[in-house]
Amino acid sequence: MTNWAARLFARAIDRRLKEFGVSSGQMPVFFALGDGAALSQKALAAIASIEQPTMAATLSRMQRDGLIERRPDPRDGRSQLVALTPEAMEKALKVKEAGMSVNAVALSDLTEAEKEQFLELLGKVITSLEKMLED
Amino acid sequence: MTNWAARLFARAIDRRLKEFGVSSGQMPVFFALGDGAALSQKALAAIASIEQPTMAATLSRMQRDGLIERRPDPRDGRSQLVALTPEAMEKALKVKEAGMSVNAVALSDLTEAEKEQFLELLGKVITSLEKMLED
DNA sequence: TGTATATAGATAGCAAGCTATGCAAAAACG
DNA sequence: CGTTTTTGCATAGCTTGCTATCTATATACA
Repeated sequence: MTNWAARLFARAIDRRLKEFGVSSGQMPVFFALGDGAALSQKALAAIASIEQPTMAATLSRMQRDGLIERRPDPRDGRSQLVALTPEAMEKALKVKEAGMSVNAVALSDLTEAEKEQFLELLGKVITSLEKMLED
Repeated sequence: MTNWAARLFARAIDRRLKEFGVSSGQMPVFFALGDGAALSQKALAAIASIEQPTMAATLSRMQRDGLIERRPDPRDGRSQLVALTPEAMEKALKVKEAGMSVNAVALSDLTEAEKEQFLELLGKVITSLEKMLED
């Protein structure tokens, strides 16, 4: 069921973002860099809770589409700092709005108390699964 | 968060099923055909709530791995009936156990009442998202 | 200081999703 | 009965996720 819900979220978001040339997997990057920050690939992967190669592929596509720039990190020859391009910065607000509005619709049939509890229970489920997987 | 939870579920299941040569995306097929039934690709896709081409690809991999057989439907020249092979039937119990045990761990930090409510709220979220997407 | 270890990214290869589209068989209908 | 529409599946092409492994740079330590 979580898989089903996640796919529905992604589809709903992708529909709204398609006109801006943005897709659901890029959302965490927009959220992390939307204030103009420049972060390493590793930091972005950690924020998005995905593996490094997955973030690398997402960033490649975003670079291909002119959404991000990679600059060498002056303090570490292995690392690069990733930042949104000006064009992407302009889209950042739309991306955030899309995320919030899909969230709102998804939770629209829940009371305030239920929304809170849903997030709390989902958090507990995630914590339990993570604990099981960290061996 | 649903995406995160879904990925953790899949990883946990994949780990347990790897030794049997089965993966998480094949679970719905095992559940649908585990009693020896033979269903069409369309029916399987509907049960799994995925699109037809996705089910087609999953069945291709399962056929490659000797888990299913496709036989022509005598009543419809376009359709094929899919059934588990005897080898897959032997694995069906293990697959069900893996699903149930990962579920149990995921929900282990919730009380009985919370488990019930979590499923109910997740169902409401799915319903709301589906309603939004059906246009 | 020099070697060993740890870390950041890149790359390969796969699974599981999706949309769009094409084809052939079945069903509906004038 | 023939034509049109519907339906089941196949295929192409893409994104997003994973694991495993490689390279090159930093860091630690003998």
